[in-house]
Amino acid sequence: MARELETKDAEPAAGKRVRADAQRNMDGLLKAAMEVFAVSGVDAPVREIASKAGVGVGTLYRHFPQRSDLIVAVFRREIDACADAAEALAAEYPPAEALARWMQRFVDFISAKRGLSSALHSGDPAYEPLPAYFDQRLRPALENLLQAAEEAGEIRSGVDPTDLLHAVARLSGTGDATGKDHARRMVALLVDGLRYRGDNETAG
Amino acid sequence: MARELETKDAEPAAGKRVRADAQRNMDGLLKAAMEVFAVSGVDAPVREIASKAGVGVGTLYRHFPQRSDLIVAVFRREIDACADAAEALAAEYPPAEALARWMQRFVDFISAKRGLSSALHSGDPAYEPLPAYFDQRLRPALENLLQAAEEAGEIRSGVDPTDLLHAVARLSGTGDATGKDHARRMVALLVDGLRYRGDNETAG
DNA sequence: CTATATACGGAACGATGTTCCGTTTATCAA
DNA sequence: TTGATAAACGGAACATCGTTCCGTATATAG
Repeated sequence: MARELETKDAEPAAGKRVRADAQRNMDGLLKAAMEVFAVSGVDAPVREIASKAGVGVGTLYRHFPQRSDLIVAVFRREIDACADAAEALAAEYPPAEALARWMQRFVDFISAKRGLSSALHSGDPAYEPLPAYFDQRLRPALENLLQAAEEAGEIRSGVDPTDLLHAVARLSGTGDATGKDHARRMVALLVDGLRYRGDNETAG
Repeated sequence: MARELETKDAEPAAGKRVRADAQRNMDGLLKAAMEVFAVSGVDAPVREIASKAGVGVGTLYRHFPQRSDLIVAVFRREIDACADAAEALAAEYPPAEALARWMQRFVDFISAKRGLSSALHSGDPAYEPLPAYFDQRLRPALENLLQAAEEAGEIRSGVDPTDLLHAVARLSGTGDATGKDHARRMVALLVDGLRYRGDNETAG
């Protein structure tokens, strides 16, 4: 899998020829970042990543001018996989259950990447492309699930997918070990809220 | 109101006599911090607060060794007010509605303090006393509301107040201007989730 | 093999949190 | 009133971090 990452992940070849050392360093940075992110979260010091990759910080900034560029590059495959999971679940389960399951799938992903949630909502311009990519890949996936469940009459209508995506991402931002379970419970509650239809309906 | 803060807020007099300049600087720091927090959020630079108060950073650290000590001191009155609001709402509305309204009250509070939400969940040891004070004041308030609504059969049982408190705080962490509305919607959804009782109940 | 565009590395800068200690001063007792 | 002294003050100093910049090294084309 690391093999594939080295050869295919970074720019299949965009017009100009890429210098071999540049490609090598790029791959090394991705690999190092993946490892560092896994143990220290996405807020890990830049120098740590650069040194683990055996390059200077200048090289890191050359390839990833924005911190979020590195994050997106590292997690792109997983984000895409999460988006793709929506279709699979929709094919296998009734609409509302597919929705509920995908939500948990999303929780699993975000919970596993410490600091990703805060980064997503920090508002820091350095992280701008990050929400953008989430919106591009994940929002349509959720939108389809929502629409199907709405049309089946299993959940209320008028729910904004972006709203939900942000909410779940926020709930999944974790620190301690029990954070993931907490997030799962609260997201499940949110889904039940979508299903609720009472006289005193609070939201909608 | 600033008057009251100066005379009553900071340690009514604990055993030893407090030097007048110390008390004065303490009050000045609280006032400065309140203003700075309001415009720059709770992550504002320490130096900014110290200089606005006309003291050195050493003085700030002497009075508030942990950053969260300053935050708690500044917001203590508002936190207490939020906790007290629970009783008032419980007396005026049916259990579940009192619960829903208090949740929104809590959203208003957290949304107004930029960065407070992240600080609460950062896991940073420097912020440790902050969740502690929230737990001490707000959790019992919510616990009462939940219990009343449970006993009235208006919501499901078995919901952990701490879970909910954390969840709402997370949802209320905002950056942009529309953040508060988003939080209100999502929290309302969460409350509806508490009310939902279906065959496919997801959480509980 | 040489020229040159490209990439590299890390020193340097500015911002920040935190500590430390020489200096100042409020308080109290004589 | 006046000195002694414990307490508090202030800000320099240190460590860490993100980010920029530019002299140096080198991969590649011809």
